[in-house]
Amino acid sequence: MLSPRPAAGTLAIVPASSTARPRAARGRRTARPSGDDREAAILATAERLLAERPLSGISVDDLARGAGISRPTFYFYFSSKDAVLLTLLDRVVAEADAASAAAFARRPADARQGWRAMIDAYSATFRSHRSVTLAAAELRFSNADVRALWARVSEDWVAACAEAIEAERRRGAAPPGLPARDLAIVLNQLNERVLYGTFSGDGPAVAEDDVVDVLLDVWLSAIYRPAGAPTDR
Amino acid sequence: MLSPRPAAGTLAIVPASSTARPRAARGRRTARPSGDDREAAILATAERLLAERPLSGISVDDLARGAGISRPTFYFYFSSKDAVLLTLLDRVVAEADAASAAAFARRPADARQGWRAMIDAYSATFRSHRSVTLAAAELRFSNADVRALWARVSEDWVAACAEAIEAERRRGAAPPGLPARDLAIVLNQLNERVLYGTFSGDGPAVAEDDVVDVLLDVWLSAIYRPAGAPTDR
DNA sequence: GCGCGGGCTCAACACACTGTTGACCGAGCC
DNA sequence: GGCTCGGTCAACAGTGTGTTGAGCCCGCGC
Repeated sequence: MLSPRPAAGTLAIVPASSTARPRAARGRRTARPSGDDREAAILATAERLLAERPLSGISVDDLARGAGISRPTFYFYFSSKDAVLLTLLDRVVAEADAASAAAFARRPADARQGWRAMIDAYSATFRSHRSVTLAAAELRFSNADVRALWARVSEDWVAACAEAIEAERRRGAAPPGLPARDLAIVLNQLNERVLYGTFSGDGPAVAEDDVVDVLLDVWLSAIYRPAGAPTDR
Repeated sequence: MLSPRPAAGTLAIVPASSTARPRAARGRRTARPSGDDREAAILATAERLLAERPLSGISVDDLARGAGISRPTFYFYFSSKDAVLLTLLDRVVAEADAASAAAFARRPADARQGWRAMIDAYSATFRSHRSVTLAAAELRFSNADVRALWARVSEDWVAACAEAIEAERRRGAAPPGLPARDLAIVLNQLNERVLYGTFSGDGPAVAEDDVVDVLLDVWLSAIYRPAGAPTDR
């Protein structure tokens, strides 16, 4: 589900993504294990360090030393510090993608339960990779690859939500209202910001135990709000 | 209601804010005008450059040259690049604060018009200082002062909104539901993220002309949603 | 068993940027 | 006239990034 290199499935981005990897087609499979091990060691080091300080406080040297190699050697495996995070993020995103799709797919009798399952899956995944999530949120501003990856998955989620909203409207369960896509966009952005706030804990934030309930409440009222309530357009 | 700094003027934070300015009490008022002029020149240069590239792409040297001074001289006026942005942000925030407070204060007959005016004021202010807004969003992650400033104003806005929601509930216009504070938090975060998306334009985003309508719709349905709609708690 | 090629490694370098030091200039004040 | 003090900058020290070039080591063909 989330092994990173099948070059297919949810995450075909990685190869194309990072700004010109040095070793385009490396083909490293020469019985010497150290190559993959070191790559994995770098990734593991990154995740470990990220848990204790923000990405900006971690240098390439830290990553290299943590993985037991020198700085130039690091550059053999990754084109930059950012590329490491991109790989990590890619895995998390693929996991969230799979989890929320699964929750979405097995729509229960009550469609509203489906929304809950989806929000829950999404939230649980990012919570369980909190450090990567927070670092990615930070890096989004300065790194075009991260931005692009995030834009792509957001687009997928928005499209799926818009679709689901329209289905609910067609079957008469939800009233007409805002364009489904606009609604889907803002609800997704809502989740993004609220979960970020809860996980990072700075500024006013919703408690971790309540966050799914609160989000769900807003989603449901935005989607199913009876036509009686004025839109004020 | 939500003016944050009774301590004179709109922007009394600046002195206290930045991490230990070198010139604690400068008292520069010696008939030589250049001092203030230069400070203003730095600020103006920053805003100009920010319009064309992100903060991370601007060096202290760029700022100094733009203001016609050398790099060390820059440090006489500001303790760092970040401090410049903090000053800029502080002004924008004070403006947003004043505008939304004003909109809130002159509550019209229809309370819902009050919400619209508030969202509109908030949105218009940040739109008219787009570059500062976007830079601040970026810097929030790496700079504790910016984070603190933002947390403070968010707290004010959240408190004011929670207050208003409770007032609506008391007078029977809005049904009971989520804790007012939680609702206020997520609605504020919603605005923050959605406006950011619209102004920055990356990822799926709501069109600039529609954004206030869309936000308002979500706010109103979350606040006024008739009790009939299930909360699912 | 030997050399040869390529995956892999690192010391050393070139560069960009940050923040600081110390000397200096000129204007007003006594 | 000397003295202080706001203001200014050349030069330095430090920390980070990404690159280069020489070289190691291991498997493989001969």
